[in-house]
Amino acid sequence: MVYQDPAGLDRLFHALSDPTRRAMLQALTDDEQKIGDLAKPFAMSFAAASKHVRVLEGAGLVSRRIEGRAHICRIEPAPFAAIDQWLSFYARFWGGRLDTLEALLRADDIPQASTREDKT
Amino acid sequence: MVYQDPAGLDRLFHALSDPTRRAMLQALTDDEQKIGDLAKPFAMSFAAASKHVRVLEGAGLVSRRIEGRAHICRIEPAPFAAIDQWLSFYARFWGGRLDTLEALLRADDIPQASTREDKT
DNA sequence: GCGTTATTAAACCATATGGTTTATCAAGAT
DNA sequence: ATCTTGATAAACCATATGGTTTAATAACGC
Repeated sequence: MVYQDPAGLDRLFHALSDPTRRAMLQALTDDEQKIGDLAKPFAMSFAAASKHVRVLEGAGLVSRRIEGRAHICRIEPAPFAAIDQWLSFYARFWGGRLDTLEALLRADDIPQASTREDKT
Repeated sequence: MVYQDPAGLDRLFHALSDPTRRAMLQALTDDEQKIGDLAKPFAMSFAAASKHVRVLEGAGLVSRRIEGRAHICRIEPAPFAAIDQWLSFYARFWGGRLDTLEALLRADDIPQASTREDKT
């Protein structure tokens, strides 16, 4: 249950660890974008930006559709769900909204109630 | 208020992009651990594992308290909240936390495709 | 003190990463 | 056909990353 491919998470978190790529993602929340449009805001070569897009694609965060000479990118929702799922495991530590229900969910798996309580 | 240091997210996501470090984090959900204990499960030198801990520390995911000659590590909740906050921006269009939770809740009964996407 | 245990520091190495520049290729426009 | 546009590919470079090994440091047991 709730299995997550480790290499997938590697690629996913790595893709998100770069500010250029996160900014591109954010730009894509507005609408689909040509790679050229994605590249424009950044002070780097087109080729460099294109490589960033490829990393996002490799992580599943972005899909590409070719229309004539333009490559049109779209944000893909699934990886966000994967992150959320990963995060939910830790929800009990920081009091995320899932906290209560998550505790319910894993009630069977937990051998004994944790006495840990983080406040920091 | 909802501002997130970009460099912080860089370090955070980068720290999470390594399977060894994620495994260490998970080990820390059980209880605090000495660095030596954190290192043991991995087929790498103690020094290498120690460096991984330092990366986790640098990302704020782990704090360290020195007790005699042992360095005792503890998971820190704040960065998880930061990720959740980052994620929440995208929840707007991919369905968000509650959908994921519902899918999890139904996972036992309904074998339908949930928010899963892994198996790449 | 002396040896052992827990950890960091330093030097080093191979590979990955993020960037560049210079081709190269395909598709529109004229 | 030719020129321009949108994008990739390839070669290259500097630095970062993840790992090693060998000191070095500090605390505990004897």
